[in-house]
Amino acid sequence: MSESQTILLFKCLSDATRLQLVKALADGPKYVELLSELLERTPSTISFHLKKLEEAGLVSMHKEQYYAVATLNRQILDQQLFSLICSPGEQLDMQAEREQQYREKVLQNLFEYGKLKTIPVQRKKRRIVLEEIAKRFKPGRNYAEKEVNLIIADFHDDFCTLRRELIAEGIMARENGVYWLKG
Amino acid sequence: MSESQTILLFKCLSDATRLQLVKALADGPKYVELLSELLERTPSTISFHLKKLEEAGLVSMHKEQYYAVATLNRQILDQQLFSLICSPGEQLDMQAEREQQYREKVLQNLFEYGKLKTIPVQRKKRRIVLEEIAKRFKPGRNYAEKEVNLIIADFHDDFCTLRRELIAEGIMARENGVYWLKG
DNA sequence: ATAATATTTTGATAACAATCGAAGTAAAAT
DNA sequence: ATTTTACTTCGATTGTTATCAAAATATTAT
Repeated sequence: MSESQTILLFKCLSDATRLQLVKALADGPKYVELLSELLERTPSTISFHLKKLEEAGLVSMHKEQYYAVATLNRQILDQQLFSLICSPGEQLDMQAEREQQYREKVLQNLFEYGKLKTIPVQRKKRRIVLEEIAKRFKPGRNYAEKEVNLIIADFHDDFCTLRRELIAEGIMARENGVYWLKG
Repeated sequence: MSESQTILLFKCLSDATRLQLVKALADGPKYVELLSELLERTPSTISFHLKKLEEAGLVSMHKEQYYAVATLNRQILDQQLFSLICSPGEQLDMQAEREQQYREKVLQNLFEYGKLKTIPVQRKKRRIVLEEIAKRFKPGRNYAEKEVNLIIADFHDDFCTLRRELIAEGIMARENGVYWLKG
């Protein structure tokens, strides 16, 4: 179901009068004037709302003698709500993609000519930066502190802060002055 | 669930931005600024919508460092939509009561001093009138046409039309000039 | 303590929606 | 053919909502 359709459906159900209409029609098909009496609204108002419900596919109208008879499409209502509950994460790929775009945007803003302009305070951004820096280290290999400093200094003068943060964030680990990539 | 709660829930889901928020949060908790970037809305707008979602019980907020982190309450969403689908006709008594009120209103309008002012053209109203008249006949008893006319004439001069309509509507039956109440 | 950052609140604006009454349309009864 | 009846469309009104920018608050960093 498309997003606009979903919104249409919920819009229909988010109005007191239309909800009353749905309830009244759950009991059986009814024509406009009767609904008008039951809900204490003018026929024009009822007509207005029935049109909306019809657009959302919740009721269908047909003529019978004089009357414009409205019938509730119960199966469609159930089906649509149900599909919403049971919908798998169709959107997750899109989501991941946008997350990736966001990371790249952050990196573009913070790096210039391969140098880190400032160390971001915002944790999420800092994390992204640190993960970027971590790419310079090979998994499984050990590094002396001097090596680590040298690599990090490529990005920013304050290699001490960055080195500390790499540990704090759990991206790297240290023991007896030896560093390695974690994970 | 009360009607106002239902409407609150649907109102929340009937806005594009809030629907996007729900989708984004389905992937995992997120904080305001990140959502702001993902949905391309200002933080204040995001904050505004998150508050509404929280009021409807769809998300819960908590503080984490700077951040106001929003978490989707999936079980509540599912549960509420599900209860709507599976709701039995709790409203049916109310409905029946209002239908009764409507009948009485119609009868009050059409009868005066026990006489029927006019025979309504509107089928539903005519039906109501005919059922009222039918109360004068005892179930199981047979009536000659003259008896029938006499009883009906109490209500209106045009007993022919009314008698014919009683048959046409299936309220009474006739065979060989003998009438009786059906049903 | 001061500055930086994240969030919320407020005020303004513009778009939208519900309602009614009146005018218009269509179908059926007379 | 005319009238009655049911319904729809239109115009106006009123209330609601989404949005942003700016100001106010709160939390963390320096």
